[in-house]
Amino acid sequence: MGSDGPLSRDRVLGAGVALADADGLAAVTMRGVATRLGVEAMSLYHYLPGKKDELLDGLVDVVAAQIHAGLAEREDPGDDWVADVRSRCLVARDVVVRHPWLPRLLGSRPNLRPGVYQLYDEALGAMVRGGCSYRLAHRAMHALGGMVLGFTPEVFDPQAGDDDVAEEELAAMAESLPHLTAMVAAELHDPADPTLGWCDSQTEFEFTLGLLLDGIERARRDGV
Amino acid sequence: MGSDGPLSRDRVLGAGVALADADGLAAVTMRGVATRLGVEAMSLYHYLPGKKDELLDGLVDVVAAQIHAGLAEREDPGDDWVADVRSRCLVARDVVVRHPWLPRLLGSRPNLRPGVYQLYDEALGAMVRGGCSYRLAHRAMHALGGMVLGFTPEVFDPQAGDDDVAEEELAAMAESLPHLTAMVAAELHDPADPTLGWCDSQTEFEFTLGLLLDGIERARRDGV
DNA sequence: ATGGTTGCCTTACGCCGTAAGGACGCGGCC
DNA sequence: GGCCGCGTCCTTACGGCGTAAGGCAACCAT
Repeated sequence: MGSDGPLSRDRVLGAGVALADADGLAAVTMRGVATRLGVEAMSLYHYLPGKKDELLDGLVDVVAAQIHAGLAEREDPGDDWVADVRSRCLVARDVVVRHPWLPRLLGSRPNLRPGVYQLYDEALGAMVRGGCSYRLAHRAMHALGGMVLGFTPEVFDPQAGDDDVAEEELAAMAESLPHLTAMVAAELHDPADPTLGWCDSQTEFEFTLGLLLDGIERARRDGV
Repeated sequence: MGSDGPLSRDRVLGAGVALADADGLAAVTMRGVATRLGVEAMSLYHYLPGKKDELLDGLVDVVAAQIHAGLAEREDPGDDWVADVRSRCLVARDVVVRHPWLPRLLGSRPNLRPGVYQLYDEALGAMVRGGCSYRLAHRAMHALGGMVLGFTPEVFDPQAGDDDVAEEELAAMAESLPHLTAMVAAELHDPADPTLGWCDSQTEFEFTLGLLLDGIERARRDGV
């Protein structure tokens, strides 16, 4: 197995991604990744002080970076926000298809990674620039994110616990995620509908369901 | 813990569902379920000869039965196919919300269960009766199924291996799943578009993406 | 009564994540 | 040069997991 060169965090994560691609997420074990690097399991802990969670988070980071790279290579969509968002979804899907374990991995992680937050923030920015209200963009994010990633994470879970850490995190996010923070602020200050929390997933669900059913019925009337 | 009465397959599955609801899917271990029943792990194998896979499949069956029960309680939607399919989705979602581990569980299983196939078949029947072509209904199934279950399984995976078993299974399914089998037949005989397999997930994806983006843009034009 | 069957348990094995600490080499410092 | 510290990797060990193999007591039909 590839045993040349010194170990490094990146080499460990690369081996993890390769292993997941080849043999599935279940094959990504400390011992398995280590073997692929010609090394013993415990050696990995030097580069992953956060233990296996950090390995899994690292896999998400690697894939998120691939999506960012794909987005950077797109041609300029001009000011057609629909084309922009569509191509964003297609780029993300291309990467997810190459790493089919990503949805399950994302669904099993307790937190979203910063790189994933950024993907959401950029897409949200594209919608808002295109004239979508924060409310509409919020619902669109749930609908589209759910389709691309295979599920819909609660982007801003109150997250329970670690209040001090959460404060700092939110402050740091406000800088790098301007649209998401603006959206949260806008939705929180707008008591328009009787949602349970600021993010009423039942309402989101029914919105997406309505979009799909309307579109299907329209397609039926237009003859397949 | 509930230690009265004799063990049974249903009691084991019930304990598994309760454990998953309470402590999450990761807590559903042979030892954990057994403990909840006041029994040792190996005792469960008497009622689950298929080992842990059969336990997990059983959890899916229990939830699918709950969805079927919810569907049976609906009031007659008449001949409005959109209302019918909408209420089907809402019933399924209600059950999934009560058992939030279901999407991840379904995504980790290699095969779909008969009870889940039936749910798809019934929804498909409602659409076809409503005038949808098989092609449109097929795409609608992907779009709606993905939203409700949190992901889109390949309903008719060639499934690789066990060819003899697959033959029998398909024959058995043809009886209980008339609409699904008809749809597969219709799509296979219709070489209308250059799909890779009979079920081109890229085309499905772009169809759903188009529906959502069209709907969102329409909502934007109509003012939030 | 007796022998098989049923229902549950005991033991044991090889996976897993990981806590604790040991071995080795390479740099700087006296 | 001699020494030390530290970075890098390994050994050992523990408890939890799924489960193979087999034991044992109760029951039922003969």
